[in-house]
Amino acid sequence: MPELPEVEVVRRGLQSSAVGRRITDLEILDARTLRRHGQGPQDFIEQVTGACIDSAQRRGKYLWLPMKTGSGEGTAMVVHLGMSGQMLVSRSDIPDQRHLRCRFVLDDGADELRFVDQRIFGGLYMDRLIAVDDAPGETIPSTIVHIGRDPLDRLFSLDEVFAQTQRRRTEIKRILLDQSVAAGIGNIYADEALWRAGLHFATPVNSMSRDEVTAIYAAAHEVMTEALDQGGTSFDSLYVNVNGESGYFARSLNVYGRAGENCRRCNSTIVRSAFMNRSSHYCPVCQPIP
DNA sequence: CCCGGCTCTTGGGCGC
DNA sequence: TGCGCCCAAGAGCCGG
Repeated sequence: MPELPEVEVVRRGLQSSAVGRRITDLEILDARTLRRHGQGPQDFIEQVTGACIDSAQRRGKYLWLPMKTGSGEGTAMVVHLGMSGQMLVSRSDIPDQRHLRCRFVLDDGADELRFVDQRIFGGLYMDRLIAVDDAPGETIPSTIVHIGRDPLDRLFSLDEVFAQTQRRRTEIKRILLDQSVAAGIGNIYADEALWRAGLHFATPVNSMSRDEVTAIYAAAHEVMTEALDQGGTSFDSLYVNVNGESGYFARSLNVYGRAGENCRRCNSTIVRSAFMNRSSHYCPVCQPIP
């Protein structure tokens, strides 16, 4: 389940293995992957064929590859991995992976960039880049301007996040997962950050002090940085880097996926309960219900 | 504007 | 052995 650390691992892989290369041909094996590309598959093919990959950028869980295309500058291929998306750079003679949705032939054809996605929650589309208000020279795809800066971004503003928590009337986990407040946090790192900060997921945000809001986002920053250092969290083969390798952070998780096991801080039994139509994992002693 | 619920999607796992 | 159901999850969308 790629969240910020996993997407950043993929971005770094693309930075070293795909940036600077030209897409000389491509094949779309499942057009559903282009759901958000409004002009259809043929338009996508026309835009991408012959384009050179200029860089690999990320905000939160969104990746994009700015490209020089025939039609003009200021466009990028936006990539969202969803639950099960993978961007793989591999030699062309390696057989197609199961669930291969799109193939980009690089340069002379010896290598390919492959988008593999079992559940088709992820997707690819072309978008125009527009200027960012708060940073001169920085651009972002037009469709994701509503996505907030993430905790690892040098311009991340805790003041703005705290202001949001003051005026919203909802629970802290909804805010953690709201990508317009702070991007990149998904279900796994939300649960892990809440455990580290000692807060229950249903804590009303407008009741939280400045210190508590600071603590929860510091915890999110900390756990995501540690996960990035371990190559991300992999439970199975669904999340891998561009070389198809898994990360090792799953063994360091304290609550996610540990229902029925003991809390590493106080030895109580970890609980799993439903919230927002998904699972939340917490320690009932370290994170008392408000 | 804000809130919260619905929807899309595949395949592994489990009960009968 | 096989069928059917549940679950995993991000984020756009829409009704209240």
